[in-house]
Amino acid sequence: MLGFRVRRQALRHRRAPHRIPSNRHLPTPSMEDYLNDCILKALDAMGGAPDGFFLEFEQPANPDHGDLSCNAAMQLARHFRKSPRMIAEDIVGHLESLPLDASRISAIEVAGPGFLNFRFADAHLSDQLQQIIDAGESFGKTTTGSGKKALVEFVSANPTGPLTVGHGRNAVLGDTIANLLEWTGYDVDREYYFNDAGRQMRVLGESVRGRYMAVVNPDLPTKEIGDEGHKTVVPEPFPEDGYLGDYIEDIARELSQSAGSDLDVDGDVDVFKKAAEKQIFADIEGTLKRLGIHMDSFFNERTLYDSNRVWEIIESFREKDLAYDKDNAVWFRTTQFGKEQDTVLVKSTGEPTYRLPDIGYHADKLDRGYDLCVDVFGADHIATFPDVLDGIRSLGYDADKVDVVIYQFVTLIRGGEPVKMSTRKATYVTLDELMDEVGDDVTRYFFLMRSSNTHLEFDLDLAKEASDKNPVFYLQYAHARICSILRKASETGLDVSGSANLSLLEHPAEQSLIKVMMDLPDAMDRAAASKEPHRISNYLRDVAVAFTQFYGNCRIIGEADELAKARLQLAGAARQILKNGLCVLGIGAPERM
RNA sequence: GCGCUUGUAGCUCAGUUGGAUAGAGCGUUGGAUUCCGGUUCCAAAGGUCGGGGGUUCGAAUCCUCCCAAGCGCGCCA
Repeated sequence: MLGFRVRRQALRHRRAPHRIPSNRHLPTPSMEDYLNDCILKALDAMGGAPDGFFLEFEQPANPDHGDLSCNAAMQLARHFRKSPRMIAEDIVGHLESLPLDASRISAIEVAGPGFLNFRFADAHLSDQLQQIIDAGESFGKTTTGSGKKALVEFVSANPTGPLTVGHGRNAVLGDTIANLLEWTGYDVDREYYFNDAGRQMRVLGESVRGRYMAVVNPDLPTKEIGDEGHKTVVPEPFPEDGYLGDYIEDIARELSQSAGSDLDVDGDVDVFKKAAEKQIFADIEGTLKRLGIHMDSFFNERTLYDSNRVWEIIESFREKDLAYDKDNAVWFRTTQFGKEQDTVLVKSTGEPTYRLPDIGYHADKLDRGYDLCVDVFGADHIATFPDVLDGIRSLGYDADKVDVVIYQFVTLIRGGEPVKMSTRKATYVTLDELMDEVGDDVTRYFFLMRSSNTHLEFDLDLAKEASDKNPVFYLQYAHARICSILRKASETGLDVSGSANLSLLEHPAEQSLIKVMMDLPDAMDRAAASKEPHRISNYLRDVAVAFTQFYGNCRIIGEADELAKARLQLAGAARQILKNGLCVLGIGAPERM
């Protein structure tokens, strides 16, 4: 049954690509592959499994159930017309007569309704630990995305003001997803998409001009705008729906210093718009840099018009009868894709809505040869991005290459109460202010600790607390503590770097620590495949917990030399795991705190 | 009204893509410990997984119908 194995691989590839064993970079075949082969041999001896059947393995949540578990007997109950437990016993019988490699598997049990539970041999654990140590800072990297190019588009805030807390979640999510893709082998680019030509930007220019006029002429009359209960005094020429943030005034003041007081305030607002854009972008880039984020490219929506791309798309839609004229506008037949209404692509003014350039932009990305395009959007885009996907699909592109990550909004909590924020009233909290208050690492971590599609409650009081109630502190502290142990050990004359007899690590706390550490590559693959960075922060907490338990149970300095050296290696490996994980999250791994 | 998302312990949230007795942190209660780095460890209590029905060996997870919350439903982006 040689073809069986091949078919299984193909099936797994199609149905669950993220479950492909990720540790192919390791020299020996993974435990899963090994057991897979063995069980298939056993099943062949029992008469063979049905077509299309493939084995599934999982790590039991309960350690009493062993290290790896297989549910084949239950799935094959109907096929063999026997009870799952009997099938399981048969498989075990055949496995024992193979026999299994005792240096890898120490025990097999049949448990519960018919699970096959495998327990790893100690030698396997020390072998794994050695591999972690050898791989060092590249442990956790996988080859899942090797040879593929990915583009992560995120932030993409139009340059109308400083980044806010909401943008922060977007920025940190996008950057970390990009990191995850890099760790899993992709060649990744980070891109920022913006539009500096629309109405928003015109209002921005007018807002700056209004402030500028007041700066150069202090006697300019003023007026009040805003909602009842939240009036703001602004210069007379200030637009009714203008931007009220203080930064507008700063830009106006700088403009008056650099360009003098004679700028033409009656003509085009372009001068003011340009000045604002330049300064705001500088501000945004500064904020991103502080978060450790570097964009590879900034994509201006305007280039899609310059290249005529958007009009070509309209023509292509017309040919397919997906676009038509009505009321002087061009409509997209979104009802064809299950929407309630058609949507406008080009307004009666001749100006496209954002949807059209968005389709063009995604087509452009795919033209650039990316195998995967990740978009990070706020929840307010939730209903609109399907139109874009339908659009590019209609143009003949593979929309499955586009993966949209939606995140829900962020609420800041201070003293147990939500902090009220409104962009319009300029009462929002900027990302810089948030980082000033709680620190850069904490900011990144808090944005990453929860699944992106649930509301995030950002507890400022907890974030500022430097105790183990604060999960970031707990992780960084574990790392710093290991560094301290390593320093101290080398002071007392222990050989920190040399090799050690790792088979001395027999304590349960040592073994469970090794088992958790072995999971890093798999955790990376899962987090990358699902675009869920919070899996890594949860994983790291498990590592830190396992380390703390080891630390509480096993002494290092003061033990017999050989054991001390082995434990030092283990501690050093745990430090490396924490460091690699924190690196993916973009958070510092301090050696001292 | 329609669409998407969410609903799990007192609170904030995980839950390995359908697995075994549903987990963690905080909070509460009780106990041990004071050591390589600020303490840490152990235990207890706490749950109709929003509710009903269905699918199967097996459901927090998939399907369906209700209930509730958030977001969106513009020739704004």
